[in-house]
Amino acid sequence: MGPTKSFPIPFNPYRILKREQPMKQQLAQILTHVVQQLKEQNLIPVETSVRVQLENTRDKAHGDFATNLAMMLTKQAGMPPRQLAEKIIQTLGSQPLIEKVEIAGPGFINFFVKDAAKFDVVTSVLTEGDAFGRCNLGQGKSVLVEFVSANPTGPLHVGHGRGAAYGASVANLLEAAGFAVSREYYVNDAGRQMDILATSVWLRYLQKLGEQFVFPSNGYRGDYILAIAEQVFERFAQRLQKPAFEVLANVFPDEGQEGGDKEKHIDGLIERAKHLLGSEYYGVFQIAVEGILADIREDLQGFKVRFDNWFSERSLMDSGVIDAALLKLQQSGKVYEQNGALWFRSTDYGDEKDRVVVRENGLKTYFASDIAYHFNKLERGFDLLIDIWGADHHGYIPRVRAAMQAMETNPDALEVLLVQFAVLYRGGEKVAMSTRSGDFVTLRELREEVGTDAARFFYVQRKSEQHMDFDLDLAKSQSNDNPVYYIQYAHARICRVLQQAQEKGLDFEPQNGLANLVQLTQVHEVDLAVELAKYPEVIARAAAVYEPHQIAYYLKDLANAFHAYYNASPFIVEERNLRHARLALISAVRQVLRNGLALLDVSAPESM
RNA sequence: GCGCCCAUAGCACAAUUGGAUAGUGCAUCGCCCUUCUAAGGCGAGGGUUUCAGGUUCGAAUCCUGAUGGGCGCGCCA
Repeated sequence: MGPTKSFPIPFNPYRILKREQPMKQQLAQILTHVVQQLKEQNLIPVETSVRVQLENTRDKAHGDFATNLAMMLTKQAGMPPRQLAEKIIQTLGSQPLIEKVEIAGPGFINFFVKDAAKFDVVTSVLTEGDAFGRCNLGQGKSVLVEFVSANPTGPLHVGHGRGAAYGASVANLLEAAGFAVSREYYVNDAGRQMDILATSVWLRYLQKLGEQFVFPSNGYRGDYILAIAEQVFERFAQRLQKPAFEVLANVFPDEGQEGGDKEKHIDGLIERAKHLLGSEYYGVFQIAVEGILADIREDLQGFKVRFDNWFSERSLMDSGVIDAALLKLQQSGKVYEQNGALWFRSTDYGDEKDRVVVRENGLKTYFASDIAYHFNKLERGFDLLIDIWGADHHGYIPRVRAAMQAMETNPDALEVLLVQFAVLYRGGEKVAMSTRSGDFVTLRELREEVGTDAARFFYVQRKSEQHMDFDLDLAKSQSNDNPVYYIQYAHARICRVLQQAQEKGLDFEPQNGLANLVQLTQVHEVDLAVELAKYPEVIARAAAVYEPHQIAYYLKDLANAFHAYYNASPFIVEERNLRHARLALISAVRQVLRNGLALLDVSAPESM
């Protein structure tokens, strides 16, 4: 058993920076000032340090905002919370935007904001437009978000889909929160898996040309391999054809045969391919990698997931970055030789065991590439590195972190976010998935059947580290069970209303609407304004903890508030000022729906 | 065996990161279209937050243990 693991506290900008909606921010500042005054009044010790917590209430009976300040300071003040709350309220005095203040429960202080003040947000939304909700949490810090990074050995499947949807939304969120974001896909275009791919393609090419042999059980056997084999033929015609007996000469028997082994069999075939094809082998290899990458790119584009950079593992090797990184580890004295292999002493940093970086046969391990890759990321000057991995790779975190520590970089700069696999259900049955057996649902199939909007939304509805059941039938159904339509419908309805007003010859001027917000007095109208005001805060919080699902939930709430309003009162009314005010309000709702959906890369249709 | 993650209504999931009476959608039951899109709205029922302790003004949330599930423990990638 190794020593107790101690990981650095994850980077959490939320603790450092916080941007609140204006009114709430003001109130929080005032409360901070109140704490100072309490010190001056000797009610609490001067050295008391406290972070003022002001939260949106869940229950309207508790007003609009509430603080637990009195309860937090009860010890330092040596006074019961409710009594201290009274002192706080006295110190606070009267405030222009506040209707009333109450002490409730164990000592909460509840603030009731004047309704008129709540509609200020409509003006903010309409003037800021697409920028409404953005903040400067990140202060322009550069972040590299690496995600998907599936091996280019076949099409993406629905497991990758979740990582893609999550990563893309996290990147969007961080961008909205003021980070300078780069989106990157790490391409594992080196190593044995790629050789298996290239060899599989060549073997299919040979079969196409009439060579007779049994396809290796460990080869890649999807239809996409046939398509790539076709490309190889277009490029090389029959020049790469070799007789089957020559291809199989001295190759270890495959699984299923007497004393066979599928791993040894495929390795033997790879060796034959390299031997028989010579330098042409890399031509096949290249076509295979590019063919699959092109497919993946196209697939992700259709899924509205974009990348700024596709980083090649081979480029690391070619540019000598791996050697440089290993040298750096050696210099820090954390590398030793044993049994002919080179080991990294990751146990010094809390890993369970030391890890091989160069094998006995001289080949560098995947881990060596990964060390070099992270080294390279830091060298490119990013302030924060975010890796989004499948949860099955969690055991990998300690060693990567260890490598970063050994290279004397700041290990806090790395944030690994794990995405659990989605378990698919079809017809109430769990869908068995295995890349090997070829029995998997591809992302492309999902997109075509469900649609990109629904799929993207579905994926980010759940917390990423939460196991998730993905009901294909439900996602496929174009019914109201599908929550994405609920939100999109709200947006389309608003567009339709504004269009109708125009068709009826009833004018709408946003400026006039903003000047007449006092006309809005209905409960539904106040509710909507309050909901709108939450949006910037939701973004800041969701970005700080990398949780796009909060956006999804927020949008459902906003859409719900709108639909309720819609059913309760007409917007296109004769009375001019009221009409303008109402249309301004729903225009603001439309804007926020659009902004929020954009963060998830879900479309905001004008009609449905 | 060791390590990491998870457990909330019949089902799928939230819960402002330690706050007040634990919410939302399906599903079930009852209402609302001669109206700007019913892909909508309103209402009802449904809970010992897996269990047992602990920490404190206060726990679904933090700590310990148990139970149940997922994943990981290669000179594979």
